[in-house]
Amino acid sequence: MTRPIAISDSANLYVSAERIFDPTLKNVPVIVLSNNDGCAVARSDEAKALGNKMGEPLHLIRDKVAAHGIRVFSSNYTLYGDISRRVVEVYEDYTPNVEIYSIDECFLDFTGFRDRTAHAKALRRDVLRRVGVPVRVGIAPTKTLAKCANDIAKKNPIFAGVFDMMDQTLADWLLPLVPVGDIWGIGRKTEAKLKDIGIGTAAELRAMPLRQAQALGTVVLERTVLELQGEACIAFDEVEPQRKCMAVTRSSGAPMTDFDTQFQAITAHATRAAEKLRQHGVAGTLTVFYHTNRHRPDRPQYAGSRSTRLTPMSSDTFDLVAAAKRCALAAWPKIENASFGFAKAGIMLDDLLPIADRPRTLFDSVKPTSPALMAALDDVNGRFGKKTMVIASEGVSRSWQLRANHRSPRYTTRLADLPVVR
DNA sequence: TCTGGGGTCCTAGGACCC
DNA sequence: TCTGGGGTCCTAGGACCC
Repeated sequence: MTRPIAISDSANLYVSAERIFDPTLKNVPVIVLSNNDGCAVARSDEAKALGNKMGEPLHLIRDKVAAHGIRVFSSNYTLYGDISRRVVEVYEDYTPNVEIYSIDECFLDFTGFRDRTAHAKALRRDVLRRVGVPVRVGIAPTKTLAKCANDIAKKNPIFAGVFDMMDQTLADWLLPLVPVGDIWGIGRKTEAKLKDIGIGTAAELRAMPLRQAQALGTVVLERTVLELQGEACIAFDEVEPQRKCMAVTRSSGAPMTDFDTQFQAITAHATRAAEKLRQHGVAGTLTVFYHTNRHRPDRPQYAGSRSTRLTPMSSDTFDLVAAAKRCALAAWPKIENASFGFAKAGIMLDDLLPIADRPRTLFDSVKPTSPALMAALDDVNGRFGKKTMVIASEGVSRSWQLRANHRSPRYTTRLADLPVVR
């Protein structure tokens, strides 16, 4: 028996979140930028209609922004994360099983609802009323088909944001109209390979022999074919699986040329990584990397990267920063008289485990004060604001800090950012 | 000249996703 | 001048073992 799976996604979430608190943004073109104000990562429908592309660098569209009065925002992840959490809360009132897939998408178990479309429409209305974000819902027997249904709901206003494709004849009718590259799991490379052998639509991919699919695109493509046929291969995961790795990486606002500045950024990234890590467990491997601006091949290029084991496994900020320093020093260029402008640096953590599962070493040297110290650190920074207390090697100049020239207030998470009504 | 067979584990890199 | 960040899964190939 096939279970109906719904996927609900928030329309242009970052833009929708900005619009909740600023009504002047309604019906006008809005784009939200990536970190460092680099590229457009979210666009309102009006901005899409003006031809603004996902990932387009801001500096290439300045004229268009000025000509059309496009409203531009730096990304405000604190706000978007909080809005996303509120949307999920509404979903949880509409089904007992919610799988959070990304910041703007959730799979919802729709098993047992008699009128799925009516249920989804009620959910839509409720999210809009309680949070203020428009969502679209696709329903089908597998996740891949649900993503297709969601896409159909998104592109055809006639369906009013909800499309139920549980009915096989509906799928037979619509899949010939879906370009193969629009299918979840088919990226640019696979799309090209499929087109080479004459497969251009979802219906044609659905009819592909399994062995051929496996040969052309590994078991991943084989699963996609089965999913299109209505056989669920990608499980519904209500419980969040244990994280395997984690990264904190940033471009810098200005090129970093000396080790101290570079290490200030790395200290900040390692500190943030440790904070995040403490929500998930401990890490076994830490990697530091940094590289010059790859968009400027005319300048000297250098990319350095080093990894180290964390023994014992740890989530202690001091352990991570110390390990990061060893790696950062080891990766530093040993070239005489060369000067590099580093544009990006990052920390990656691998081999994550829940704290209870960490292997104990014979001479387990976990500092007995560490958990209390880290709890105090998190508490201070939670109560008095991020970076109230930092490690000294993070420095105070912050010349490497990223640009965010168009940031909106953290309306829902910072009292000080609430608009004052006079 | 002749030089086994089969298994596991790890890692780097590719592809994809949002 | 100015080009994001953070994940997962799979495979091939090398190292190593018996």
